[in-house]
Amino acid sequence: MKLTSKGRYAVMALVDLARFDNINPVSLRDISLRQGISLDYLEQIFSKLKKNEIVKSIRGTQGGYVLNKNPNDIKLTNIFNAVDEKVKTVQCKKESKKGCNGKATKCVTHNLWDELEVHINTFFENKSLKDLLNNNKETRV
Amino acid sequence: MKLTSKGRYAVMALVDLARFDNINPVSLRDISLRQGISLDYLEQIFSKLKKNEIVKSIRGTQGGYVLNKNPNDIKLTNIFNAVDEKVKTVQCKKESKKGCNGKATKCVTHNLWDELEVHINTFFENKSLKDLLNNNKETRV
DNA sequence: ACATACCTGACCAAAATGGTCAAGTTTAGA
DNA sequence: TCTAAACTTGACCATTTTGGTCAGGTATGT
Repeated sequence: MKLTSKGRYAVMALVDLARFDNINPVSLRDISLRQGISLDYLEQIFSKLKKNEIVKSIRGTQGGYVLNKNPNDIKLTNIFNAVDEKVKTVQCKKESKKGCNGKATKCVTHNLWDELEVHINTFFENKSLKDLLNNNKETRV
Repeated sequence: MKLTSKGRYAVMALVDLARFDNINPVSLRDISLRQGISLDYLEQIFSKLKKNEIVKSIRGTQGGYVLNKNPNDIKLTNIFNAVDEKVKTVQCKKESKKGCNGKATKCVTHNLWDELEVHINTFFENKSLKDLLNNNKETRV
């Protein structure tokens, strides 16, 4: 089990954005330079963030992206969903009447993965972008 | 983020084993048939479980595997470690003095992934094989 | 008009995943 | 002692995912 860099980058970029969008839109180029993430890759990520209404885009010179919501209302869940970073544990069909593995019972570990999914998602639902902003201030090296 | 099937299979196989090893060693062939996991793949997995002293092997006819510990003492952490199913969230070097990305500060989300790792590992440390056995009895379809 | 910045989609190399295959060794039991 | 069951080891491999790059656009402020 691992976290993919798409999810990590999305969060990093949004934290960066949140810290600089008070005055002007923030260009991906700036985020790219500050965070060390490829510009082309960032564009893919922000395309998804935009579709999910987490950010707004402003085209043209001096354009860029701005947050579309209050940092307090942007939960990690939202971000991860937007970039398809899903917590995927249960492979068996949830609604299937036959249970997993085509047998008459649930596979012996079915409930476990269900629980784990809930456990992790709870963590993501309770963390907002704002939490990260505060946290970051405290922990500069 | 997703769980790989190696980790899932390991847990499924051990639950199966724990339910049948009262009398005789359990052959991988039986586990393979009951759980629908490829025999060859199971062998790879059990080789690792054995190295980590979670199971013992008994060779020869009527041989098989048995648990090497009390189900209550086999935590999910142990199983996942054994089969290299790691929770890997932080990509940045933990001890690096320079921080992440070669910059002078930790990357803005460093602490977040650290927290998440702890959160998930706590879940795994608190679940033993025995918990799964009990749980399974209750939830047959 | 032109530079800046978003936008879109095709493409790709490398690694991880989820196995298979082959060729053993060991041991219980007939 | 022979043999079949079962563990053991390691090479191999196809597919998918990951983590991007590249090549074009389009929109818009100045």
